[in-house]
Amino acid sequence: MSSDNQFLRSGCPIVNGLDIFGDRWTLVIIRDLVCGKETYSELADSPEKIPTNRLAERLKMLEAENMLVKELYQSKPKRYKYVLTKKGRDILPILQDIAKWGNNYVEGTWAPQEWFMETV
Amino acid sequence: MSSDNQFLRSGCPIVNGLDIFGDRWTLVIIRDLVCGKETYSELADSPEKIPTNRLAERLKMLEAENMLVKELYQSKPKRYKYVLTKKGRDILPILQDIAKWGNNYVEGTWAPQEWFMETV
DNA sequence: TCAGTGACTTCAATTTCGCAAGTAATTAAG
DNA sequence: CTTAATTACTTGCGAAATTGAAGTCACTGA
Repeated sequence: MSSDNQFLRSGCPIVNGLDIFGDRWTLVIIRDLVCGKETYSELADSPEKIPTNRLAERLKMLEAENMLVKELYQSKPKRYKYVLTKKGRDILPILQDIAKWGNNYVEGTWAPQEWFMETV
Repeated sequence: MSSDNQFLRSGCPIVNGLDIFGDRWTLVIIRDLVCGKETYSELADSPEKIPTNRLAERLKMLEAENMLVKELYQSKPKRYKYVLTKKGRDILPILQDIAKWGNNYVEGTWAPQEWFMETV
């Protein structure tokens, strides 16, 4: 009986969340998808200017984690849009709380659009 | 007039939150402080086994960001405990939401103690 | 005097990251 | 028919960050 652990670091739900989206770019991508962006180039166009290799890599990871699905919206040439699943959309409350914290404690940060913070 | 930006990446409150605590270890440290840990060795003892150089560096950063203060609790030898400020304690809702997401979507994760999830 | 403890620091070996440039498929323009 | 543009990536490389292990320093207690 091997003591192989199904978890990377521990069974803590916080740690396991962070091991999926707790990096420099993943929540930025999800923010943009929640806000209506759909294509690769729309996502690449954020004010934060994510490097394209990082964007491609994170999108693959999010797809592998079933946080989003790729949907063909044009066949010649093949073009896909990225659509959040419920698992991905359920990140929204986390984004809202981070945005609230950021607005409270980091001076000069933008106020998100009203609909984004709704029900918080 | 230089166009020097006060922000690392953008004025987005989410991005600016992440630029403080959106790394592999910071929220794990805050989790443990919220849960009652106070000293360096208590923090180093987590199941995730944070490398000690990382722990020291993140504690210095959190102090510089006024997320916590170092309090002397013994003078020979000098020993400090780490205490969250309001700015640091206000991370709790974010931790609660991540924990909820983790429990919902990562199979086998621990259920946090009841008090931790209170009022969520 | 000497092992032990708490709180770090230092260092070498990866790993990850960001930037720039390149590629592939296809459409549009001349 | 040839060339330029567009979208969506991929490749390569140096720089920066992370890890794990070991070392340091100030005491304390036996």
